[in-house]
Amino acid sequence: MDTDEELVIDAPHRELLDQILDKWSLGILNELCERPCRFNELRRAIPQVTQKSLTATLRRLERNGVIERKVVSTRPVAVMYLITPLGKTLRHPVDVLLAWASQNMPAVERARRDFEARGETDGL
Amino acid sequence: MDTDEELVIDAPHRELLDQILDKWSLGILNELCERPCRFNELRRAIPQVTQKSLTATLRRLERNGVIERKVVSTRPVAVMYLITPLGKTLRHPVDVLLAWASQNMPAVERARRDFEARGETDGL
DNA sequence: CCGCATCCCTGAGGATACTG
DNA sequence: CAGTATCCTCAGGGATGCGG
Repeated sequence: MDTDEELVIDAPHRELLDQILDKWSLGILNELCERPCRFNELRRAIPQVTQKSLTATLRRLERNGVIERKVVSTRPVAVMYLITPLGKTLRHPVDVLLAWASQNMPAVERARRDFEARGETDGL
Repeated sequence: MDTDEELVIDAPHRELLDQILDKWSLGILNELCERPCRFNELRRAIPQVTQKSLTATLRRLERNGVIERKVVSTRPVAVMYLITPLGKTLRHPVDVLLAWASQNMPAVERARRDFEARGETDGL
């Protein structure tokens, strides 16, 4: 469909970040950093996620090599998800990001209130 | 038990990161870190973005206080977008993230190939 | 217990046309 | 020049049911 496209900033990087920083990934990664988890353990740990989204996110993370999926062929099949060494290296960047968010949340909220309040003075 | 801080990912943080790390924000932020830009300058700098998405992203970034919108009431109205001090503090976290992406892209691509290759043999 | 398949709905985002 | 308004598409993700 698309031929050679002009890359804006870092198209591959953008794509990778999209896959890793999406809605549920951070929570899952965070959970798996603590301990390996089974599918339903993750569901319990992150109650808001649906089965479908959880499966999709886990697959995506596995595909990108940040988590590993281990099938244990016991009686009712058990599946373990664990963080990989590559996945562990994500902790620092994510931590820095979350630290920024924590630290600047007040400023952001102030900006948001300012923005709403200013809504009228902005003529155009 | 170790004493290191647990990453907390609550809804407000997630939402904030979603608003700031979305499809076009990084590119725009990057551009505005270099120099203040006008609307069409940004369009030219990031050719893939449509007016609608650009407008929406700029509004979102402005609302969150990371950029500022300055209207100059000259003859044909001019609008300047500039990074705020708060916006500048985003550079480091984003930089760390991009550095991670750069550094680990090869590993990720390897993992992806592994994943695809494993998909056939596994027959799942 | 794990997770794939299906239907359905919402909303982000692209294309296009039109104003101040 | 800097948007707003309208239409349309399509992927994300909730709900439910089935299969290994």
